[in-house]
Amino acid sequence: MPLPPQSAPPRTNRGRAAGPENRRALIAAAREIYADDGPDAPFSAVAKRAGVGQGSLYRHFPDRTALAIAVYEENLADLEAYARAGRITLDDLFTRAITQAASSMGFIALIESDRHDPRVEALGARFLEVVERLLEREQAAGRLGEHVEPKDITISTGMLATEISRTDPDQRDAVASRILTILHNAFAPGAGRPKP
Amino acid sequence: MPLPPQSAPPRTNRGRAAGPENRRALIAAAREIYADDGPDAPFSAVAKRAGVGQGSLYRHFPDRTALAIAVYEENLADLEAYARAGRITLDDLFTRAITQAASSMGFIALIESDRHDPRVEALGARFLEVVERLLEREQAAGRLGEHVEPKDITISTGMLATEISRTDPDQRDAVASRILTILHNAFAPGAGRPKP
Amino acid sequence: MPLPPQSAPPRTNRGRAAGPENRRALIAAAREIYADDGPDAPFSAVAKRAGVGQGSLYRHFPDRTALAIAVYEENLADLEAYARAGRITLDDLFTRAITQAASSMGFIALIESDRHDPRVEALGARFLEVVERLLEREQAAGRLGEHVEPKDITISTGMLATEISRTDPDQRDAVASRILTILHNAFAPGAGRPKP
Amino acid sequence: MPLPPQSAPPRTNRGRAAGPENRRALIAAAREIYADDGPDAPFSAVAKRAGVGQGSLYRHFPDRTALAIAVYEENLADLEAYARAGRITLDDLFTRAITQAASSMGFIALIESDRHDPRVEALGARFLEVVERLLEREQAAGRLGEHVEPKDITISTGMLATEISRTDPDQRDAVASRILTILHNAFAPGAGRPKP
DNA sequence: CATGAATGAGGGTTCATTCAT
DNA sequence: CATGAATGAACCCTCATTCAT
Repeated sequence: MPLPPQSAPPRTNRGRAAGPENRRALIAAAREIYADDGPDAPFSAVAKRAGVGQGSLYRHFPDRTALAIAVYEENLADLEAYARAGRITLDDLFTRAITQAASSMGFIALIESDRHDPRVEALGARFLEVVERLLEREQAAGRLGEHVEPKDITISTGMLATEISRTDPDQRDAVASRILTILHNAFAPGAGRPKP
Repeated sequence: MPLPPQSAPPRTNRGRAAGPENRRALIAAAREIYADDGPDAPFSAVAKRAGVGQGSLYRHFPDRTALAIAVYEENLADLEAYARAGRITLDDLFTRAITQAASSMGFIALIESDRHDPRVEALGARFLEVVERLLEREQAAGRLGEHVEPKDITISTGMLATEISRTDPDQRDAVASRILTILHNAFAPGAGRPKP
Repeated sequence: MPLPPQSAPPRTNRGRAAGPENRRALIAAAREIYADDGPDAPFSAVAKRAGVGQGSLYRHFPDRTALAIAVYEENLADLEAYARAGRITLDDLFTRAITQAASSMGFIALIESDRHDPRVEALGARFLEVVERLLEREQAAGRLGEHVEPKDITISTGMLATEISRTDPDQRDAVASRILTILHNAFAPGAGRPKP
Repeated sequence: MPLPPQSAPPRTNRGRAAGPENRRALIAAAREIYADDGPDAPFSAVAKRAGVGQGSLYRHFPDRTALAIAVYEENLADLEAYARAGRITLDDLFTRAITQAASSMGFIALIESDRHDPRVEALGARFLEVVERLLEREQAAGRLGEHVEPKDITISTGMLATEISRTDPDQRDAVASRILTILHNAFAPGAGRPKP
């Protein structure tokens, strides 16, 4: 058993209490990293940005998907709270997709590559739930066409977020408004056509 | 274990004439690789699949973008020829986006990250040209709403291709048909609404 | 994803009395770990298997060698007790080496890399003591050749344990029996030859 | 596609001709490394010792087993040549195991952990072949007992090499001579006993 | 002009060890 | 005295890029 080399004393150990703090810092760092560098940024960059050791990153999030899920879960919880609190509209949903595109909806891409992960499926189901309720209410009120189905909304939201997150920041507003118009037109009452 | 070859002569060096042949082989290999393994596949895998040395890959395509451009250029030339040959419809365009999503439209994503590259801009301009003519003709014939602008089409095409290329193969048809319906409804004559 | 526990209280702190209990649990865990995963298993796995904190592992056993020594010490104490209790034969010794090969004699390898550690030397001396008495008695009874020396036995025991611990479980019996035959033949009365 | 950082120009590229040379250097380095640091030395240490890039190490030997096999293969080829050239005795075999224990027979351990690898099995078969011929000849000449089987020899050789490679260099001669005596006695004509 | 081996930096992951609670 | 999270160095491996032949 060769003695392990012990070069430098470890840096500060903030102790056990740093756990939850680190977890939050990692999620926040992930938002920044993925917004700045995209979903292919090095996983270790998240630890560096959070000011946390590599090991702690892996303790909290054993793989990329776990971290992506944690970030998206926060977005989703926020969305659910908002939906419970009042009348959420399709525009609310899309607006969130746009503003959060930069920071976290880009994670959709990551998540979609792990589509069969049960944790991912659970998040998908929760999002679908929100969409279904929204759709029922808006259709009942005549603000959305009867031809619209939940899957239309979830796919559109994903496409919207993806397109925005890949668009130059100084063109995001213009592109967002264009896509919103397209979707409004497609989902408006009376816009339904027989599928091809 | 058989003795390792001490100094096998270099494989066939097909000489100067192999240049264009290699170029074509590399582009074809790129289509396969990106269809099979996605846009993050190792660049060097293209050379291997093409049966060509690494050096030749770099000689022909100094970076990933150069190769992506070459692939997309072929798609575009084909589209232009088709457009010149007859009445190209919006559905023709979308159908191509769908069928080529797997092999090459995923390159859109790659290309969009190099949006300011002049070669990329030139391709974008050529694509826009095709779309503008298509739009004029179809609007004149009353098959597309007057509210539709070329940028709507180019963005939609990109979103469609992206979404399809990231969708599970066995759900591609269903998703494609759903997106097509959305876009039809959005672009149909009379679907126009004031922008938000 | 359920909300992560923000600050779960530390698990039961069983207080001062848990010291000896933890020590025993760690030694038992070490046997299991090394039997299941081999001597290169992570040191920290022992703590986990014992259901004990990392800190306690290091408090009781500051390094791998300390733990290996503790495990082997138990084996040895058991052997000494057995030897005191009655007529221990060479086959008893070998049988123990075989059955304990899996769980602890593999530690011989670990210990041998720290051969100059005084604790290791002390264990070696105790083992040698047992062997010497055994040898005297068996030679006096004519069951072992006069040419056999204690070192022959200690080396053979180590080789036997090592070979068994590295053999596929389903071939251990066959290999063990073969090695036992070799050693019997070598140590039998009358088997002595001049050394080369 | 973020541009890859290009910090420093790569060191000398000795070109394609360095291939076979590197392969030999790696095998030689492996002998040294495993003799000095044991079979658990970092794989990358071999590349460093050989003065070769990590990538070249992996090109030539995709995993540890491949390298171990290459080293052992050289030993084995040498042994086969020696056996073909004249009368190889059991002592020749054991002497080789002892002198090569330090540099490469320790690989037996590594190889035995991959026992089901077909490349490993092929080497085992070749070694067995040498042993079988040796045994036939020596038994016919009355220099080895009829009770000895090839498996006895292969196991003994492995145990001998392992024990020597783990013994302190300044005690190797003594231990080797002791083990040789044991094996001589066990394999001598007339040493056979019924198995237990 | 093609070839394909060499190179080494970079990212992923593990794990020995420390230390606040 | 126990706990278990934090830490970061080390190792593994891949792959973009270069360059002698």
